[in-house]
Amino acid sequence: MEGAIKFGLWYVYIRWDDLQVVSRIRFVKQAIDGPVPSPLSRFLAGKSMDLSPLVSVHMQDCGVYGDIYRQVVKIPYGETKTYKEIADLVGTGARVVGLAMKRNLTPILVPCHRVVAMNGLGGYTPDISIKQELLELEAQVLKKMKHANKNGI
DNA sequence: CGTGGTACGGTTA
DNA sequence: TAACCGTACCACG
Repeated sequence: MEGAIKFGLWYVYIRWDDLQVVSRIRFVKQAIDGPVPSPLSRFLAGKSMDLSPLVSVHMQDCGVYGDIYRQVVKIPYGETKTYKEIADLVGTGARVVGLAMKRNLTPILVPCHRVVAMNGLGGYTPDISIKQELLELEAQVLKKMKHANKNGI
């Protein structure tokens, strides 16, 4: 199944199967007709911090890239780690982590927007502003949640 | 095959 | 500051 949903100036295209395995997520300029899993639409609307039961195809990758992706999905909502931190966990170099992020077939689900450079944001394909928007969205949601907790909800 | 290029970071001069 | 290097992988010749 496949479809797309609007997010800012872009559409988020997603293709997945009946076992909730996602084989592709991509940022596109044009709308694409079709359904989108509700965990994704809720996430992008800031109504959920959780994308389960969706699973990325990358989770079954073997080799260094698989190790990298499995570390990246562990980064908590709203937090970031540097390329080097991930590299050290896996036992490789920061540059390899950057390349793995570039080749990530399922951004958002493997939250590569939470992986930043030591001295700045790092990169993002196709547009760095998407990375900023995703991080801002997560910061906003956390902020609202804190506010709700303070009021005893 | 070799080579050059990456969404990085550390080491040197 | 700038030039180089490691690391994993791929596109290209």
